Amino acid sequence: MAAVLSEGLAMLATLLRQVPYLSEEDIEAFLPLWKRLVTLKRHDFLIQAGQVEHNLYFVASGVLRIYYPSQAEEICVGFGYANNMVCSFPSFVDNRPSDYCLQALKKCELLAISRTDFTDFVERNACFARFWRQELERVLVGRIEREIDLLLPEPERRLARLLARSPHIFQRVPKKYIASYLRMSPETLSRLR
Amino acid sequence: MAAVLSEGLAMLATLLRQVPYLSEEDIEAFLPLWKRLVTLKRHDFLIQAGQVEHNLYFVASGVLRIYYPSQAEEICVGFGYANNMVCSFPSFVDNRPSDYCLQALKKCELLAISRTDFTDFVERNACFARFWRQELERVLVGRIEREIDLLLPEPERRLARLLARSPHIFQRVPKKYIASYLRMSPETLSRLR
DNA sequence: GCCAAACCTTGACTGGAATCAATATTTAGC
DNA sequence: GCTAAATATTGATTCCAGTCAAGGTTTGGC
Repeated sequence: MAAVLSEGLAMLATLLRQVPYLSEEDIEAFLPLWKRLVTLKRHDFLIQAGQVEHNLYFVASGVLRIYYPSQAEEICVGFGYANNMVCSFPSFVDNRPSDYCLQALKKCELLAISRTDFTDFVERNACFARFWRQELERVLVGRIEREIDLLLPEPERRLARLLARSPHIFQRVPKKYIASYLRMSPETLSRLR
Repeated sequence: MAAVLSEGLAMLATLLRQVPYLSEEDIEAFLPLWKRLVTLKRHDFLIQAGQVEHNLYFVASGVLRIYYPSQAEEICVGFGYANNMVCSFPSFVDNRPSDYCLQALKKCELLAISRTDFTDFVERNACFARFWRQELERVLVGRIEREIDLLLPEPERRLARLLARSPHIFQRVPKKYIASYLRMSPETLSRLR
């Protein structure tokens, strides 16, 4: 167990060391804040709608889906992969109940840092503030591109854009979730291939 | 002309003074960086697809639409109102040609700050770095909520969510652009009312 | 490795939004 | 305020993607 935690921390450290303006001291100060290891079995929930998201997570292994449970349907709005951070972002930022569910699609191992530990650190460390700002910019740009995908009227073009941008998804995630993510039925996605 | 510029700066200052942790000195240092006044007539472009976005804009008056010119269609992805900042964000952040057009829907007056002036200032001023980070978080949360709007299969529910969140749009923007923003035809929007 | 469950594919049918078209209304600009 | 242009509405029709249903395939878990 402790081995998994330190393995995850090593992955996170490797990622942070690629950011040129983050010093080794900063990174060493940051890593211990990731105190908790979360292990999920397939179909376990990291968070359910209605709960407040108190943590940011780093995915050490596994895949998750993020979905919006609307009436009967479940609308898939994204996925979480190894080496990425995930959380129910609006809930995490505004400290309010989540509209979203995060569910493991296979066995997952995640590191957790609490909101307070994270925001305190970012407020105090200018380099990490810059890092987080650039992460937010990167994610925001991604969301804006994604919006085009969703606005295209033809299922075919929506699929083509996803294939161009994230072909790896199709190897890792059941097609029915991808179909939902592309706002089409699984049957339509199947017929397009 | 100079009067309009200082009027715009006064609007911007009023907005910034509402952020508790921004000192008057910081604000006074920031404002002079908004050097340029841009005036647009109806249907003029602030930026066209293919151009690089070198500025961030503050809308002093008027309304703009942001759209993606895809093949024949024009897909509306957002609007810019008075007292808000706008730009072709992916282009501004990554210094690459814009995929989007920003067009005035009526006479607009905007203040402009260059990317370099803006980013230099934010890198040097920790309080403004915090402000910008929180702006990014706020905008990102908005985009995530918007994504649900787009994923809902029923035009009726998409419209209902927009009416709940931004009823003011319907007073300021031609319906045909709102229809595009809601990914439905103008006829469908008309029939829903 | 085996079994059961989950997932995917294919076909037939249906419904709802897009399109086309014509008229009415609003708005911009002189 | 007037005129032309832009926008909005309403109706008739079409067509594309959703639904339903059945069979086939893959995958997870013991």
